[in-house]
Amino acid sequence: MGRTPAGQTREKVFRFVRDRLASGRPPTVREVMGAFGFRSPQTAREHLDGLVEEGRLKKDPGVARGFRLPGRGGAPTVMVPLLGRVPAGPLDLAVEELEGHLPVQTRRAPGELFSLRVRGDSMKDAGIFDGDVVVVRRQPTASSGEIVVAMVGDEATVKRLRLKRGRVELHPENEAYQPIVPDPSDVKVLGKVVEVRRVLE
Amino acid sequence: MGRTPAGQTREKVFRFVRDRLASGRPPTVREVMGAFGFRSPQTAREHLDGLVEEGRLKKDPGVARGFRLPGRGGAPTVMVPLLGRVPAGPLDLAVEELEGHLPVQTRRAPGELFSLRVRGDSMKDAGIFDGDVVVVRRQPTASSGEIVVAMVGDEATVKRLRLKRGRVELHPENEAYQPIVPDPSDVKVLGKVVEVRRVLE
DNA sequence: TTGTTAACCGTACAAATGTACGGTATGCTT
DNA sequence: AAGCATACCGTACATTTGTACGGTTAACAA
Repeated sequence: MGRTPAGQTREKVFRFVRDRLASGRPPTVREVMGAFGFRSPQTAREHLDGLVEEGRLKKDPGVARGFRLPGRGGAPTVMVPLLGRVPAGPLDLAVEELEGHLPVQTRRAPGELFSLRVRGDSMKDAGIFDGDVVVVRRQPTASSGEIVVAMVGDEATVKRLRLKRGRVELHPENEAYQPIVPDPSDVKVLGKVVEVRRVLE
Repeated sequence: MGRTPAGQTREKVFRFVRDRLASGRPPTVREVMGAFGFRSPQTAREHLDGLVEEGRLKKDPGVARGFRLPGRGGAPTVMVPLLGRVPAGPLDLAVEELEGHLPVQTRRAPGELFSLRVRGDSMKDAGIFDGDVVVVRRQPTASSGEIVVAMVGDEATVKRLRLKRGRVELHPENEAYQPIVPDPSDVKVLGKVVEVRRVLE
Protein backbone atom coordinates (compact mmCIF):
# COMPACT_ATOMS: atom_id res chain seq x y z
CA MET A 1 0.00 0.00 0.00
CA GLY A 2 0.98 3.60 0.18
CA ARG A 3 2.56 5.78 2.78
CA THR A 4 -0.01 5.73 5.56
CA PRO A 5 -2.13 2.83 6.78
CA ALA A 6 -5.10 2.20 4.56
CA GLY A 7 -8.17 4.23 5.35
CA GLN A 8 -6.63 6.13 8.22
CA THR A 9 -5.98 9.35 6.40
CA ARG A 10 -9.31 9.04 4.69
CA GLU A 11 -11.09 8.94 8.04
CA LYS A 12 -9.32 12.10 9.14
CA VAL A 13 -10.21 13.81 5.90
CA PHE A 14 -13.83 12.97 6.50
CA ARG A 15 -13.81 14.50 9.96
CA PHE A 16 -12.03 17.55 8.70
CA VAL A 17 -14.66 18.13 6.06
CA ARG A 18 -17.52 17.39 8.44
CA ASP A 19 -16.26 19.90 10.99
CA ARG A 20 -15.68 22.52 8.37
CA LEU A 21 -19.19 22.03 7.09
CA ALA A 22 -20.61 22.48 10.57
CA SER A 23 -18.68 25.69 11.00
CA GLY A 24 -20.27 27.03 7.85
CA ARG A 25 -17.11 27.03 5.76
CA PRO A 26 -16.78 24.02 3.53
CA PRO A 27 -13.20 23.47 2.43
CA THR A 28 -11.71 23.63 -1.04
CA VAL A 29 -9.72 20.78 -2.46
CA ARG A 30 -6.58 22.78 -1.85
CA GLU A 31 -7.50 23.53 1.73
CA VAL A 32 -7.81 19.82 2.36
CA MET A 33 -4.47 19.44 0.65
CA GLY A 34 -2.91 22.02 2.94
CA ALA A 35 -4.50 20.65 6.10
CA PHE A 36 -2.88 17.26 5.55
CA GLY A 37 0.40 18.34 4.08
CA PHE A 38 -0.28 16.95 0.65
CA ARG A 39 1.66 18.57 -2.12
CA SER A 40 -0.79 17.82 -4.87
CA PRO A 41 -4.44 18.84 -5.05
CA GLN A 42 -5.02 15.58 -6.79
CA THR A 43 -4.20 13.65 -3.64
CA ALA A 44 -6.85 15.52 -1.69
CA ARG A 45 -9.25 15.02 -4.53
CA GLU A 46 -8.75 11.29 -4.50
CA HIS A 47 -9.63 11.11 -0.81
CA LEU A 48 -12.65 13.32 -1.32
CA ASP A 49 -13.85 11.40 -4.33
CA GLY A 50 -13.35 8.23 -2.35
CA LEU A 51 -15.55 9.53 0.44
CA VAL A 52 -18.23 10.45 -2.08
CA GLU A 53 -17.95 6.99 -3.57
CA GLU A 54 -18.40 5.46 -0.13
CA GLY A 55 -21.49 7.60 0.36
CA ARG A 56 -20.09 9.46 3.33
CA LEU A 57 -20.05 12.79 1.48
CA LYS A 58 -22.04 14.36 -1.28
CA LYS A 59 -20.79 16.87 -3.76
CA ASP A 60 -21.99 19.24 -6.40
CA PRO A 61 -19.63 18.85 -9.35
CA GLY A 62 -17.95 21.97 -10.58
CA VAL A 63 -18.98 24.21 -7.71
CA ALA A 64 -16.42 25.64 -5.34
CA ARG A 65 -16.50 24.10 -1.88
CA GLY A 66 -19.30 21.89 -3.11
CA PHE A 67 -19.30 19.27 -0.40
CA ARG A 68 -22.22 18.38 1.82
CA LEU A 69 -23.20 15.75 4.30
CA PRO A 70 -25.76 13.33 2.94
CA GLY A 71 -29.06 14.50 4.39
CA ARG A 72 -30.14 11.95 6.93
CA GLY A 73 -33.67 12.71 8.01
CA GLY A 74 -32.43 15.38 10.35
CA ALA A 75 -33.94 18.82 10.07
CA PRO A 76 -31.70 21.45 8.51
CA THR A 77 -29.98 23.99 10.69
CA VAL A 78 -30.95 27.64 10.46
CA MET A 79 -29.53 30.64 12.25
CA VAL A 80 -32.15 32.33 14.38
CA PRO A 81 -31.68 35.94 15.49
CA LEU A 82 -31.41 36.54 19.21
CA LEU A 83 -33.22 39.82 19.82
CA GLY A 84 -32.04 42.10 22.55
CA ARG A 85 -35.52 43.37 23.14
CA VAL A 86 -38.79 42.78 21.43
CA PRO A 87 -39.95 45.67 19.31
CA ALA A 88 -43.58 46.67 19.52
CA GLY A 89 -43.96 46.95 15.77
CA PRO A 90 -43.95 44.25 13.17
CA LEU A 91 -40.94 41.98 13.44
CA ASP A 92 -40.65 41.43 9.71
CA LEU A 93 -38.50 44.27 8.59
CA ALA A 94 -37.72 45.77 11.95
CA VAL A 95 -34.11 46.68 12.19
CA GLU A 96 -33.49 43.89 14.57
CA GLU A 97 -31.66 44.94 17.64
CA LEU A 98 -29.87 41.69 17.79
CA GLU A 99 -27.35 40.21 20.13
CA GLY A 100 -26.36 37.42 17.80
CA HIS A 101 -27.63 34.27 16.21
CA LEU A 102 -28.12 30.74 17.37
CA PRO A 103 -28.24 27.56 15.34
CA VAL A 104 -31.59 25.78 15.51
CA GLN A 105 -32.68 22.61 13.79
CA THR A 106 -36.09 23.04 12.29
CA ARG A 107 -38.13 22.36 9.23
CA ARG A 108 -39.66 25.82 9.46
CA ALA A 109 -38.69 28.66 7.19
CA PRO A 110 -35.83 30.65 8.70
CA GLY A 111 -37.82 33.87 8.95
CA GLU A 112 -40.49 32.20 11.02
CA LEU A 113 -38.34 31.95 14.13
CA PHE A 114 -36.69 34.37 16.50
CA SER A 115 -35.33 34.04 20.00
CA LEU A 116 -34.95 36.16 23.08
CA ARG A 117 -33.55 36.05 26.56
CA VAL A 118 -36.02 35.58 29.38
CA ARG A 119 -35.94 37.93 32.32
CA GLY A 120 -37.34 37.02 35.68
CA ASP A 121 -38.34 33.70 37.17
CA SER A 122 -42.08 33.79 36.65
CA MET A 123 -41.88 30.59 34.61
CA LYS A 124 -39.55 28.79 36.98
CA ASP A 125 -41.79 25.78 37.48
CA ALA A 126 -41.93 25.28 33.73
CA GLY A 127 -38.16 25.01 33.75
CA ILE A 128 -37.61 28.46 32.26
CA PHE A 129 -35.22 30.45 34.39
CA ASP A 130 -33.88 33.98 34.40
CA GLY A 131 -31.36 34.31 31.58
CA ASP A 132 -32.62 31.37 29.58
CA VAL A 133 -33.12 31.77 25.87
CA VAL A 134 -36.42 30.84 24.27
CA VAL A 135 -36.83 30.12 20.59
CA VAL A 136 -40.16 31.42 19.34
CA ARG A 137 -42.21 30.61 16.31
CA ARG A 138 -44.09 33.63 15.09
CA GLN A 139 -47.81 33.17 15.07
CA PRO A 140 -50.66 35.55 15.94
CA THR A 141 -52.61 32.97 17.91
CA ALA A 142 -51.94 29.87 19.99
CA SER A 143 -53.81 27.10 21.69
CA SER A 144 -54.73 27.10 25.34
CA GLY A 145 -51.99 25.53 27.40
CA GLU A 146 -49.11 26.51 25.15
CA ILE A 147 -46.28 28.70 26.33
CA VAL A 148 -46.27 31.92 24.36
CA VAL A 149 -44.51 35.22 24.04
CA ALA A 150 -47.04 38.03 24.20
CA MET A 151 -46.95 41.77 24.17
CA VAL A 152 -48.86 43.26 27.08
CA GLY A 153 -48.89 46.95 26.54
CA ASP A 154 -45.40 47.57 25.24
CA GLU A 155 -43.69 44.82 27.16
CA ALA A 156 -42.94 41.31 26.04
CA THR A 157 -43.62 38.49 28.44
CA VAL A 158 -43.34 34.71 28.44
CA LYS A 159 -46.33 32.93 29.96
CA ARG A 160 -48.61 29.97 29.54
CA LEU A 161 -51.69 30.85 27.55
CA ARG A 162 -55.13 30.02 28.91
CA LEU A 163 -58.26 30.77 26.95
CA LYS A 164 -61.24 30.98 29.28
CA ARG A 165 -64.65 31.90 28.02
CA GLY A 166 -63.15 33.77 25.12
CA ARG A 167 -60.87 35.69 27.42
CA VAL A 168 -57.11 35.62 27.29
CA GLU A 169 -55.20 34.77 30.43
CA LEU A 170 -51.45 34.63 30.81
CA HIS A 171 -50.40 32.29 33.58
CA PRO A 172 -47.00 32.31 35.21
CA GLU A 173 -45.62 29.02 36.53
CA ASN A 174 -44.45 30.23 39.89
CA GLU A 175 -46.54 30.39 43.03
CA ALA A 176 -45.20 33.82 43.83
CA TYR A 177 -46.90 35.35 40.79
CA GLN A 178 -50.50 35.91 39.81
CA PRO A 179 -52.08 35.29 36.39
CA ILE A 180 -52.36 38.27 34.11
CA VAL A 181 -55.81 38.91 32.73
CA PRO A 182 -55.25 41.79 30.37
CA ASP A 183 -57.74 43.79 28.43
CA PRO A 184 -58.14 41.86 25.15
CA SER A 185 -57.25 44.93 23.14
CA ASP A 186 -54.04 45.31 25.10
CA VAL A 187 -52.54 41.89 24.48
CA LYS A 188 -51.07 40.39 21.36
CA VAL A 189 -49.54 36.97 20.90
CA LEU A 190 -46.21 37.20 19.13
CA GLY A 191 -45.56 33.51 18.92
CA LYS A 192 -45.20 30.18 20.58
CA VAL A 193 -42.15 29.00 22.49
CA VAL A 194 -40.78 25.96 20.68
CA GLU A 195 -37.46 25.52 22.44
CA VAL A 196 -35.72 26.51 25.68
CA ARG A 197 -31.97 26.76 26.11
CA ARG A 198 -29.75 27.38 29.08
CA VAL A 199 -26.00 27.78 28.94
CA LEU A 200 -24.30 26.84 32.21
CA GLU A 201 -20.73 27.59 31.37
CA MET B 1 -33.26 56.75 -5.04
CA GLY B 2 -33.15 53.52 -6.98
CA ARG B 3 -35.65 50.89 -7.86
CA THR B 4 -36.55 49.42 -4.51
CA PRO B 5 -37.05 51.18 -1.17
CA ALA B 6 -33.78 51.97 0.49
CA GLY B 7 -32.36 49.21 2.62
CA GLN B 8 -35.13 46.76 1.98
CA THR B 9 -33.36 44.64 -0.57
CA ARG B 10 -30.23 44.83 1.51
CA GLU B 11 -32.03 43.35 4.48
CA LYS B 12 -33.24 40.47 2.38
CA VAL B 13 -29.77 39.89 1.02
CA PHE B 14 -28.46 39.69 4.56
CA ARG B 15 -31.00 37.08 5.52
CA PHE B 16 -30.33 35.11 2.41
CA VAL B 17 -26.63 34.98 3.17
CA ARG B 18 -27.21 34.24 6.84
CA ASP B 19 -29.50 31.34 6.03
CA ARG B 20 -27.13 29.94 3.47
CA LEU B 21 -24.33 30.12 5.99
CA ALA B 22 -26.37 28.19 8.52
CA SER B 23 -27.14 25.51 5.98
CA GLY B 24 -23.43 25.03 5.44
CA ARG B 25 -23.36 26.43 1.93
CA PRO B 26 -22.30 30.04 1.78
CA PRO B 27 -23.38 31.68 -1.48
CA THR B 28 -21.26 33.07 -4.26
CA VAL B 29 -21.74 36.60 -5.51
CA ARG B 30 -23.46 35.20 -8.55
CA GLU B 31 -25.78 33.05 -6.50
CA VAL B 32 -26.91 36.15 -4.63
CA MET B 33 -27.34 37.80 -8.00
CA GLY B 34 -29.52 34.96 -9.22
CA ALA B 35 -31.56 34.72 -6.04
CA PHE B 36 -32.65 38.35 -6.36
CA GLY B 37 -32.95 38.56 -10.10
CA PHE B 38 -30.05 40.94 -10.53
CA ARG B 39 -28.48 40.88 -13.92
CA SER B 40 -25.06 42.03 -12.84
CA PRO B 41 -22.78 40.43 -10.27
CA GLN B 42 -21.72 43.91 -9.39
CA THR B 43 -25.16 44.68 -7.99
CA ALA B 44 -24.97 41.73 -5.65
CA ARG B 45 -21.46 42.73 -4.72
CA GLU B 46 -22.55 46.21 -3.78
CA HIS B 47 -25.13 44.86 -1.39
CA LEU B 48 -22.65 42.41 0.07
CA ASP B 49 -19.94 45.00 0.42
CA GLY B 50 -22.50 47.27 2.01
CA LEU B 51 -23.34 44.65 4.59
CA VAL B 52 -19.66 44.18 5.35
CA GLU B 53 -19.30 47.93 5.69
CA GLU B 54 -22.20 47.98 8.12
CA GLY B 55 -20.51 45.25 10.10
CA ARG B 56 -23.32 42.77 9.59
CA LEU B 57 -21.16 40.41 7.59
CA LYS B 58 -17.51 39.56 7.43
CA LYS B 59 -15.62 38.38 4.44
CA ASP B 60 -12.31 36.91 3.43
CA PRO B 61 -11.19 38.81 0.33
CA GLY B 62 -10.45 36.73 -2.69
CA VAL B 63 -11.92 33.61 -1.18
CA ALA B 64 -14.79 31.87 -2.91
CA ARG B 65 -17.95 31.98 -0.80
CA GLY B 66 -15.92 33.86 1.75
CA PHE B 67 -18.70 35.32 3.85
CA ARG B 68 -19.17 34.77 7.54
CA LEU B 69 -21.25 36.13 10.36
CA PRO B 70 -19.24 38.46 12.55
CA GLY B 71 -18.29 36.53 15.64
CA ARG B 72 -19.99 38.69 18.23
CA GLY B 73 -18.24 36.82 20.93
CA GLY B 74 -20.11 34.27 18.95
CA ALA B 75 -18.38 30.95 19.03
CA PRO B 76 -18.29 28.80 15.94
CA THR B 77 -20.93 26.14 15.48
CA VAL B 78 -20.03 22.48 15.72
CA MET B 79 -22.18 19.41 15.34
CA VAL B 80 -22.35 17.46 18.58
CA PRO B 81 -23.40 13.80 18.58
CA LEU B 82 -26.57 12.95 20.50
CA LEU B 83 -25.94 9.58 22.09
CA GLY B 84 -28.84 7.20 22.49
CA ARG B 85 -27.36 5.75 25.62
CA VAL B 86 -24.07 6.22 27.37
CA PRO B 87 -21.71 3.33 26.88
CA ALA B 88 -19.76 2.10 29.85
CA GLY B 89 -16.50 2.06 27.98
CA PRO B 90 -14.45 4.94 26.72
CA LEU B 91 -16.41 7.39 24.62
CA ASP B 92 -13.50 8.17 22.36
CA LEU B 93 -13.62 5.42 19.84
CA ALA B 94 -16.92 3.90 20.77
CA VAL B 95 -19.00 3.31 17.72
CA GLU B 96 -21.32 5.95 18.92
CA GLU B 97 -24.85 4.72 19.11
CA LEU B 98 -26.12 8.05 18.01
CA GLU B 99 -29.55 9.45 17.44
CA GLY B 100 -28.27 12.40 15.48
CA HIS B 101 -26.33 15.59 15.80
CA LEU B 102 -27.16 18.99 17.22
CA PRO B 103 -25.57 22.30 16.40
CA VAL B 104 -23.83 23.88 19.37
CA GLN B 105 -21.93 27.12 19.58
CA THR B 106 -18.67 26.58 21.40
CA ARG B 107 -15.03 27.38 21.39
CA ARG B 108 -14.20 23.82 22.32
CA ALA B 109 -12.87 21.26 19.91
CA PRO B 110 -15.67 19.31 18.27
CA GLY B 111 -14.63 16.00 19.82
CA GLU B 112 -14.80 17.38 23.33
CA LEU B 113 -18.57 17.54 23.48
CA PHE B 114 -21.38 15.06 23.36
CA SER B 115 -25.03 15.21 24.35
CA LEU B 116 -27.68 12.90 25.69
CA ARG B 117 -31.30 12.82 26.65
CA VAL B 118 -32.14 13.01 30.36
CA ARG B 119 -34.39 10.38 31.92
CA GLY B 120 -36.41 11.12 35.01
CA ASP B 121 -37.13 14.30 36.90
CA SER B 122 -34.51 14.10 39.62
CA MET B 123 -33.08 17.45 38.50
CA LYS B 124 -36.43 19.14 38.13
CA ASP B 125 -35.59 22.04 40.47
CA ALA B 126 -32.51 22.77 38.40
CA GLY B 127 -34.76 23.18 35.39
CA ILE B 128 -33.77 19.86 33.82
CA PHE B 129 -36.83 17.81 33.00
CA ASP B 130 -37.49 14.35 31.69
CA GLY B 131 -36.70 14.29 27.99
CA ASP B 132 -34.45 17.33 28.02
CA VAL B 133 -31.15 17.15 26.20
CA VAL B 134 -27.94 18.06 27.99
CA VAL B 135 -24.74 19.01 26.20
CA VAL B 136 -21.74 17.66 28.07
CA ARG B 137 -18.09 18.56 27.99
CA ARG B 138 -15.93 15.53 28.56
CA GLN B 139 -13.73 15.84 31.61
CA PRO B 140 -12.69 13.32 34.25
CA THR B 141 -13.23 15.69 37.16
CA ALA B 142 -15.39 18.66 38.06
CA SER B 143 -15.72 21.26 40.77
CA SER B 144 -18.11 20.99 43.65
CA GLY B 145 -21.44 22.51 42.76
CA GLU B 146 -21.30 21.80 39.07
CA ILE B 147 -23.87 19.67 37.31
CA VAL B 148 -22.20 16.59 35.90
CA VAL B 149 -22.89 13.38 34.07
CA ALA B 150 -21.45 10.47 36.01
CA MET B 151 -21.39 6.74 35.66
CA VAL B 152 -22.56 5.01 38.81
CA GLY B 153 -22.06 1.35 38.23
CA ASP B 154 -23.00 0.96 34.62
CA GLU B 155 -25.65 3.64 34.55
CA ALA B 156 -25.25 7.26 33.54
CA THR B 157 -26.87 9.88 35.71
CA VAL B 158 -27.13 13.66 35.75
CA LYS B 159 -26.64 15.20 39.18
CA ARG B 160 -25.05 18.10 40.99
CA LEU B 161 -21.60 17.23 42.25
CA ARG B 162 -20.67 17.85 45.88
CA LEU B 163 -17.22 17.08 47.21
CA LYS B 164 -17.34 16.63 50.95
CA ARG B 165 -14.27 15.63 52.90
CA GLY B 166 -12.81 14.01 49.84
CA ARG B 167 -15.94 12.03 49.24
CA VAL B 168 -18.06 12.27 46.12
CA GLU B 169 -21.73 13.00 46.48
CA LEU B 170 -24.27 13.25 43.70
CA HIS B 171 -27.17 15.47 44.64
CA PRO B 172 -30.50 15.49 42.85
CA GLU B 173 -32.47 18.71 42.75
CA ASN B 174 -35.83 17.35 43.71
CA GLU B 175 -37.11 16.89 47.23
CA ALA B 176 -38.45 13.46 46.37
CA TYR B 177 -34.96 12.11 45.85
CA GLN B 178 -32.02 11.48 48.13
CA PRO B 179 -28.36 12.24 47.45
CA ILE B 180 -26.27 9.41 46.12
CA VAL B 181 -23.11 8.70 48.05
CA PRO B 182 -21.48 6.02 46.00
CA ASP B 183 -18.41 4.03 46.71
CA PRO B 184 -15.56 6.13 45.25
CA SER B 185 -14.40 3.22 43.14
CA ASP B 186 -17.85 2.87 41.67
CA VAL B 187 -18.32 6.39 40.34
CA LYS B 188 -16.72 8.10 37.41
CA VAL B 189 -17.33 11.62 36.15
CA LEU B 190 -17.87 11.64 32.41
CA GLY B 191 -18.17 15.36 32.02
CA LYS B 192 -19.82 18.59 32.94
CA VAL B 193 -23.19 19.78 31.69
CA VAL B 194 -22.62 22.98 29.75
CA GLU B 195 -26.02 23.43 28.14
CA VAL B 196 -29.61 22.31 28.59
CA ARG B 197 -32.16 22.17 25.80
CA ARG B 198 -35.84 21.42 25.73
CA VAL B 199 -37.93 21.14 22.59
CA LEU B 200 -41.60 21.89 23.22
CA GLU B 201 -43.02 21.32 19.81
C1' DT C 1 -32.52 73.74 -12.09
C1' DT C 2 -28.38 71.22 -10.18
C1' DG C 3 -26.42 68.01 -7.53
C1' DT C 4 -26.36 63.82 -4.80
C1' DT C 5 -27.22 59.26 -3.68
C1' DA C 6 -28.96 54.52 -3.87
C1' DA C 7 -29.99 50.98 -6.80
C1' DC C 8 -29.03 48.84 -10.75
C1' DC C 9 -26.72 47.11 -15.60
C1' DG C 10 -22.80 45.26 -18.69
C1' DT C 11 -18.51 43.66 -19.54
C1' DA C 12 -13.94 42.36 -18.86
C1' DC C 13 -10.18 40.57 -16.25
C1' DA C 14 -7.66 38.08 -12.60
C1' DA C 15 -7.61 34.95 -8.99
C1' DA C 16 -9.41 30.89 -6.84
C1' DT C 17 -10.83 26.43 -7.61
C1' DG C 18 -12.20 21.97 -9.75
C1' DT C 19 -10.52 18.64 -12.86
C1' DA C 20 -7.68 15.80 -15.96
C1' DC C 21 -3.49 13.43 -17.42
C1' DG C 22 0.50 11.15 -16.35
C1' DG C 23 3.95 9.74 -13.08
C1' DT C 24 6.41 7.42 -8.61
C1' DA C 25 6.60 4.43 -4.63
C1' DT C 26 5.16 0.93 -1.52
C1' DG C 27 3.01 -3.18 -0.04
C1' DC C 28 0.09 -7.03 -0.93
C1' DT C 29 -1.25 -11.06 -3.63
C1' DT C 30 -0.48 -14.56 -6.97
C1' DA D 1 8.76 -12.23 -10.45
C1' DA D 2 4.66 -10.22 -12.13
C1' DG D 3 0.54 -8.01 -11.37
C1' DC D 4 -2.37 -5.01 -8.88
C1' DA D 5 -4.16 -1.63 -5.71
C1' DT D 6 -3.36 2.27 -2.57
C1' DA D 7 -1.20 6.40 -1.51
C1' DC D 8 0.95 10.07 -3.17
C1' DC D 9 3.35 13.85 -6.53
C1' DG D 10 3.52 17.45 -10.43
C1' DT D 11 1.64 20.08 -13.83
C1' DA D 12 -1.55 21.90 -16.93
C1' DC D 13 -6.09 23.42 -18.12
C1' DA D 14 -11.06 24.81 -17.80
C1' DT D 15 -14.48 26.61 -15.03
C1' DT D 16 -16.11 29.14 -11.27
C1' DT D 17 -15.81 33.05 -8.80
C1' DG D 18 -14.20 37.55 -7.01
C1' DT D 19 -13.20 42.06 -8.53
C1' DA D 20 -12.69 46.38 -11.21
C1' DC D 21 -14.24 50.00 -14.39
C1' DG D 22 -17.70 52.48 -16.42
C1' DG D 23 -22.48 53.48 -17.37
C1' DT D 24 -27.87 54.16 -16.46
C1' DT D 25 -32.02 55.33 -13.87
C1' DA D 26 -34.90 57.21 -10.39
C1' DA D 27 -35.82 59.56 -6.17
C1' DC D 28 -34.75 63.27 -3.20
C1' DA D 29 -32.71 67.76 -1.48
C1' DA D 30 -30.72 72.33 -1.94
